[in-house]
Amino acid sequence: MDYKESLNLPKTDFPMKANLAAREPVMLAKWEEMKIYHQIRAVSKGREVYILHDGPPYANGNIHLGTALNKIIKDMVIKAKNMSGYDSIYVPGWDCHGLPIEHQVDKELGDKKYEISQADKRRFCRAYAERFVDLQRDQFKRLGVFGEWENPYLTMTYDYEAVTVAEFGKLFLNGDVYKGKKPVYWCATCKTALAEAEVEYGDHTTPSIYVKFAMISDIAAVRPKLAGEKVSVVIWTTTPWTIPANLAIAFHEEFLYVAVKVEGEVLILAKDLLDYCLDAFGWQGKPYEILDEFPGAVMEGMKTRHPLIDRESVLILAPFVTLEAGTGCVHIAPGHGQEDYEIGMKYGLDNYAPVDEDGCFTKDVDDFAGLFVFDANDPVNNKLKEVGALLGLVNIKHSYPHCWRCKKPIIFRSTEQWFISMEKNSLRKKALEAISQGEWIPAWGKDRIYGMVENRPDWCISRQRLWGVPITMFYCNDCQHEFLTKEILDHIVALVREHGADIWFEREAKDLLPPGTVCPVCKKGHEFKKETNILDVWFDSGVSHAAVLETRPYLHSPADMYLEGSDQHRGWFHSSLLECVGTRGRAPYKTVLTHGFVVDGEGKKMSKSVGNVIEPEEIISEYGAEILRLWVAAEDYTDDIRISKEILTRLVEAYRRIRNTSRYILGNLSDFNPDEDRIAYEDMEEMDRWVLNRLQEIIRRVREAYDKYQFHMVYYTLYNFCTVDLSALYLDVLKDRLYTSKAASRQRRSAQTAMAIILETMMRLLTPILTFTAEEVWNAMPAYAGKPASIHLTQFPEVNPAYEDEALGEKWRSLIDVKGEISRAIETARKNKVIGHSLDAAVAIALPEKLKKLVAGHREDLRTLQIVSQLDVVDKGALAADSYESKEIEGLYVGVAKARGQKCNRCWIYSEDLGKDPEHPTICGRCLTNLK
RNA sequence: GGGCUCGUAGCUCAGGGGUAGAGCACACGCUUGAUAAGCGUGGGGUCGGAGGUUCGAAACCUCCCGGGCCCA
Repeated sequence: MDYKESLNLPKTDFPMKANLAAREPVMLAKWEEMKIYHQIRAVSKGREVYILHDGPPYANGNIHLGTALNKIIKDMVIKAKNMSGYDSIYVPGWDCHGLPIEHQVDKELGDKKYEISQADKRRFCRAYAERFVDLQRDQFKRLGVFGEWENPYLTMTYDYEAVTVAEFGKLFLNGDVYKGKKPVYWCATCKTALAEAEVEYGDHTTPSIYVKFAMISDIAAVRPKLAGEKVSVVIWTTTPWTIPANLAIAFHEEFLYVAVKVEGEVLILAKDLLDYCLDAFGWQGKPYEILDEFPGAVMEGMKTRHPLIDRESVLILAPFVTLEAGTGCVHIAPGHGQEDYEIGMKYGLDNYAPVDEDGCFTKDVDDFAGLFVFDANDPVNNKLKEVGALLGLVNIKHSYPHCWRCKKPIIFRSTEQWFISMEKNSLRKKALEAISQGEWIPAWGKDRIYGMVENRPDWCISRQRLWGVPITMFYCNDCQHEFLTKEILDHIVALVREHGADIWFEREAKDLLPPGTVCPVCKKGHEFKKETNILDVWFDSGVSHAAVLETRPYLHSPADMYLEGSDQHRGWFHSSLLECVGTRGRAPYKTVLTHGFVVDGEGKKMSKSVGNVIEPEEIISEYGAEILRLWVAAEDYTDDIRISKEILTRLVEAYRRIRNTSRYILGNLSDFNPDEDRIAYEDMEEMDRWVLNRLQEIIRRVREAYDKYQFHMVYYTLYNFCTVDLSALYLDVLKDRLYTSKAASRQRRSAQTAMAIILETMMRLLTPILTFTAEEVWNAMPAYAGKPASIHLTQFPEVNPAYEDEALGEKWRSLIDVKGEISRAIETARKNKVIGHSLDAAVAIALPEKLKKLVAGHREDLRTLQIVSQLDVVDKGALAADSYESKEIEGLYVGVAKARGQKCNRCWIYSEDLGKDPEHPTICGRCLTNLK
């Protein structure tokens, strides 16, 4: 007779196969329809508000794994905060201005770009950005990220642009902003400044020259050995035309320099480069004498004479001096090089660049005025030769920047730019204080940004571009002075709020100023020009705290958290901090959390050329967004985050385990009505109380992990609970009770009560991670009075003190340890073909003294735990000589034999009371009772 | 080249001056009631390398190698 029908086997429609790629969009549509994000906000109303302020991704291209990672981490934080009792709000944003979009639009326009107006081009840029906002929005939503997607913030909306203008004005009126000079890439052919991205490197041949600068200072005062000598410092450069702009010579503080006497004249250069230089001068074989040797540090502050111009060139120290080529004494022209400029700032040198926008020397340079700089190399060299300052010359080919448009070599040229001063109003000092006061996760983020702010130069906020927010500054045609007043600012801000920043490009200066404006500087000018530069896009996003957090009444500033990749220590964390400290005297955030970068399976960065790039789309269409979310959760994001086929395979398997365990519990709850069938804790089986105690430990650990944003701890804790405690132990052991007891028996209801609690607890704790699956399980779980329509409308479970029983936990821990040892013995018996299934076995154990009392009270529990038919406690002497001796538990011996009696045809347990009922000759007494 | 940072089993992660851990993967078994499932047992690591401090180092220090981000 087949007794299978008499068993309570699991029954469920919940599919084993997730089919996530197909099922997720259905779930998303349902959430969209029920307006899940707004329902969450509604149930959260009145709770403490938590703001994770979104750092705006750039509205260009598809999302990649890095952006997906960032959005998923944010979503987990927001969902976890919500379920931890906050009203957690998410307003996504996009960064819409800037060069990359302008470039793309130029490309799409082709030759038409030269014909259309500035205003029209800006319209194209706007449309382009809108297109990608829409695209990326869909891609982000597909990840299961909840937020105010229908009302995001865009840095190009009129109200946002108005705030950007207002914030710039605030800084200017505070005196933080000044106009200064800075070398930029300059194309003399196109007569324009170029951005980093517009520069291409290619080979270029130039003369490389060695030039003498005679000492003015009395070097003998510090190096007595050089008394009475005629001493010169030798520099090397590959851009002779910058010699007229030379203002200094840089030494390295620690390198050793020599004073070498050749033909009655003393030259100073780096010791390690001496032979190399003598060759370069064509002096092979000439006799020389080293008079002195000293570190570069001793030269600081001394002066030399410029060989061509009646001017001093001061000796300074710079860390970027190398011994790879040249003389170890570096020609410094602060107006023509980035490093030169920065070190020049440090030494208070003038930012001298006597070159006009056509690339020709100004009349400031007597001998070469009007000459195009690249045509000036030879004249400069000839002149140097004439005055006897040229020691060597050779043409060399080297990598040099070229204009992306006209392909001609470009120059560095100092031009007028707008800056935010780090010092004028102590911005640096205040920013450093704000950094110290913030919370940085991981903690080293603080050191990182601190070091950057400590050393950074003034913030150059001007760009010679079109697609952005204008620097709203006016110039008086009479006195040439720039000006901006509070009244004018308010007027402009109002115009921008109404018409967008486009208005700056559409109207003349006079139509942008309040009627009747007179120059506030000279008090008489009434004709004006407007500034043509726009703001650095980092300024745009840097004001989001003002444009978003302070303008939407349901948000607040400072934000509770900013959360971005660790590159943003120099990016958005940095610009937002400076802007906010400059205008409000504090940081725009309380906590800054950073994550690492996505790298491949070998830990290498992803790049198109290497071909190791994985797109989020590939993973979503093959495995589903849920697997991507699980990946984010499983990895420790404070470091780099690896992804590979193997990692994904492991995650898919882990997902299946969680899903299948859930499915199994659902199957066993098919006839369970929580409202009616629930068993009181006191009436529950001891093992069920044990698992509830264990569950409380899990809740505690998981919630602590969420509080620390350690999602991988959440994941591992729950996953291990799922496999180790549930699947391999609790659920396996439970089978006999669930299947063979009477359906409505206390014993079975007890197990079902525990399982229902476990499943709901696990799913709630997993909701921020497995956003889709938790909901799917939730829908399949037995209904009860007051069950919310979505798991996302619930809170995390609290640790329930009524379920905690530490003593019980310890007792069962010991029993489980014993089980582990018995299993080893059973395995040996299985190998020896004594048994197959564990229920075939009868186990006899001899115990150490300390376990005797415990096992005596739980002999049947231990048999159940072991899933064997018989378990007897005996004296060691009663066991066979070759019985298993435990190494883990001293004094524990295990004997395994074939179980006594016959196998019950229903419960499969061997016993000696089969056949009591002639109608059921093949089943045991217990089953007989349960059948009736 | 500089600043910050990471390196524990094939993979993902714990641990943290006192006998190297988990899960998965792998191997070998079991399994008519979770079956494109479930269970058991087992093998596997000079904790990136080399020095040093210490009675004792995977952990603390120094250097080196490799990776990442940001600068130059």
